[in-house]
Amino acid sequence: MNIGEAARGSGLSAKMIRHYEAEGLITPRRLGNGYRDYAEADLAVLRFIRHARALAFPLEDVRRLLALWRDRGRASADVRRIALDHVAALEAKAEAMQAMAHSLRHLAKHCHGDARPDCPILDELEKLP
Amino acid sequence: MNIGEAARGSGLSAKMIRHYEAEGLITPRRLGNGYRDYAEADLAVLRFIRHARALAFPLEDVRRLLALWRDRGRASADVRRIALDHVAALEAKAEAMQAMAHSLRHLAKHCHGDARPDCPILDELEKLP
DNA sequence: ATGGGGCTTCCCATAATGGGAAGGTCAAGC
DNA sequence: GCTTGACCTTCCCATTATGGGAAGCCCCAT
Repeated sequence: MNIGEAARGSGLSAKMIRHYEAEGLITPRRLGNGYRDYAEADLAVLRFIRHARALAFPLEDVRRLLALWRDRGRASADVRRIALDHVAALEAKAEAMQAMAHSLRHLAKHCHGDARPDCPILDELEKLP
Repeated sequence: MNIGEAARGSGLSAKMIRHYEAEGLITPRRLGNGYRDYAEADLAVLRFIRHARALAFPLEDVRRLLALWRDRGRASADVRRIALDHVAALEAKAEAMQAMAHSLRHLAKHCHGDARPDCPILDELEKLP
């Protein structure tokens, strides 16, 4: 299966499949003409990567998760730790963003939002410290 | 005031101050020796940028907010729209992240997290579609 | 054999930030 | 006057994940 089929079969772009290969996440066979050749097992790896990326795991985590996935003797505790660390990172970022959103919404609520120039949003950005 | 003082006075790094200049957000005077020379008004601009960045406004938004800030004839509605669009973007991202965090937390809850290999997290990543 | 579509590699761009090198400048102390 | 250390300048590179695009090779169908 060449890279175009692998892309359609995995839901990833050919561009990203090559990138994941450059990052060492997958190493397809090469045909005599230089074309990449993907087996069904490779397709499963690509889908795994897509699912992991859909959950926003950084590639470094994906690399470790793939290693554990392939390791029949893995401890589920290792997988769990990676996942929970990632959850903590996600929640921290999400909360930071929502805090910013709340502040701004509050400021915007007190902004007339008309043709007049005075605006508490700008007042806040202008503040001293 | 040279860039080091401006950095200490604004809470930004000298590196970023130069970057904001390259992006056209601020253009300090230059001394004969090539050194940048910041006036008090420049310092206010730098602080404005820091506050806006602390609320995660992208530099493009900061550029527009700065223009409005300087424009005595601005309409507060313009400021408000920029802010509320940004709030919407922040909330969308935050919600997406929290949805991922929730999924993963749910999966992790059903993972033994011990020495055994079976793990619903990997099962999920391995799933077909 | 020719054309179209697919494949290859390589370079570039994104957004915001930092690290670091090579070299010029200034001020203090001797 | 000279050295030293702190500061300044520009330029290049790296980060993360993704995509755009060029130049050139390959394969298959007409």
